[in-house]
Amino acid sequence: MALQHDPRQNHLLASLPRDEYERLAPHLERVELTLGESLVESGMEMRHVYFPTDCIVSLLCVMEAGDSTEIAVVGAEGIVGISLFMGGETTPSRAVVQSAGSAYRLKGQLLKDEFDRASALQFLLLRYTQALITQMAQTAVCNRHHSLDQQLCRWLLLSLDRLPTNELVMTQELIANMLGVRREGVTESAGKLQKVGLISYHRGRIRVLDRPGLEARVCECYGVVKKEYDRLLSYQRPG
Amino acid sequence: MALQHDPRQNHLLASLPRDEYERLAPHLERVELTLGESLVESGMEMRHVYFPTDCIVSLLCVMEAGDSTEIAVVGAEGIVGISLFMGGETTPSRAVVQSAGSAYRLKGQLLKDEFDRASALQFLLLRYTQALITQMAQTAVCNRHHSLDQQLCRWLLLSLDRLPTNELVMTQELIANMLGVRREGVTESAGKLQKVGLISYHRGRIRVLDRPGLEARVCECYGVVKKEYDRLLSYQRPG
DNA sequence: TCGCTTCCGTGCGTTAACGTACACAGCATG
DNA sequence: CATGCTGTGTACGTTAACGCACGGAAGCGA
Repeated sequence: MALQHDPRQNHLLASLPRDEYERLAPHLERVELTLGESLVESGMEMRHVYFPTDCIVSLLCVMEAGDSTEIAVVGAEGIVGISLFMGGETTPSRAVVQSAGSAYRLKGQLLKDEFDRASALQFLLLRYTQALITQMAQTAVCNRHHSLDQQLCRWLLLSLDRLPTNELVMTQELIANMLGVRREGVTESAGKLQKVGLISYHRGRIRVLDRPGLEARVCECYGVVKKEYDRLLSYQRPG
Repeated sequence: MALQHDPRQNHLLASLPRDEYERLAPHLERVELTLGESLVESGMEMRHVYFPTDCIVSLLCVMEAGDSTEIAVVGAEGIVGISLFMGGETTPSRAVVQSAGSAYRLKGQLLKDEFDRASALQFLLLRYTQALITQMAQTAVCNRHHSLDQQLCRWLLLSLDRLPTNELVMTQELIANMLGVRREGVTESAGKLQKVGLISYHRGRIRVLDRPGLEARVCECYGVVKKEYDRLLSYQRPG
């Protein structure tokens, strides 16, 4: 690989026309994000937006009592901090690094300026937000109607789509936090998947062995979300 | 009342500066919406956006099997059809009239043109969308963590906030569809609320008798959403 | 008045997920 | 090697919601 680290590993940045990208590029600052790190706290103003390149960030809704639910997941296809350009400045949800890796961040004001030029960036970010909305809606309906088994499959596949490898570093405890269920429930569901040979895991490392097998088990929610992302963000991996 | 029907009963339209409003006003077409009518079908392109004035519209996510869940509710504070200006044209969800009344509709292209002027309308619509996102996120977490009793309270209050009266025309069957639960479950929960004198209902008419009582029972989700709407859409009722 | 439909009440067995408790294994540290 | 922590397995009673079935009451039209 010629360029080990390139902001354009993020699909939104990669989709920008050259001139727009070059206006932003000097201000993009590479950051290493570690597992569990929080990028956005509920209700806190944020200084930056983040363009993930090879990490995954979960958007969590946290209740007073402490229990939480993941409402969406963001990888290289997206951006963390949409409320900056949507106009609210803050959100009542958290953004937590679910898989360590790097991202490029940009000062909020710079993003806003570019956004307000009615630029290609604006077009991209709005479409991305629309895709994100679909993911959130589907998460809501999935929470309601589908079994933990299916939700775990959905979660694994959504994560896998955002990773270069087939291995995720993630304890069952953390997965339970994401899905908003008990740790024991995850143990049981993951145990089933392991038993039939779809995954294997060991102390916080999950390897997906049979992706088609997962896809056969997952509920329709995964497909709906994926289809909508593909439709809205027709991203072509750079040659 | 001098003007029985005025587009500015919709808060977004009312918040526009005069010149912008007057550009749109000639193209606003008043429509009467009836209970159960569908404004947007999953995946279908829409010609218009709708600005409710005294009706309520539910955004539903419908599964293949037919079961559904409401992911957000829109009244005079909002607009139906955000995907038109967000850029996707379609959404995988439905928009169904939950309480009959009137709305003003506008051809999609006209809205888009105005939106793309980087106008006050754009600013308002984006902030509104941000509020809507919060509602969806909170719905997802509520689906996960809270009892049907609490969810029913939340639903009643969200609906009530969008109605001029304290009476809603809505069968338990329909409420169950919205919440994505069994009809019998709603019967039971509503029965409890009736027993303690918070509501009374009879064949598809629900009267809220004790609003503070509902607020005392509801989960935090209602408050989070309401607060965020107030923050993002600081609307002043016209004198 | 009869018949039909809509809407609501209720009961009962089933199930998925919950809360709790505890046991054990891997791994690091002293 | 003893200790302790983290991650996982398992078991058991509890509960909220489910699916199904039926009954009854209110309202509407013929």
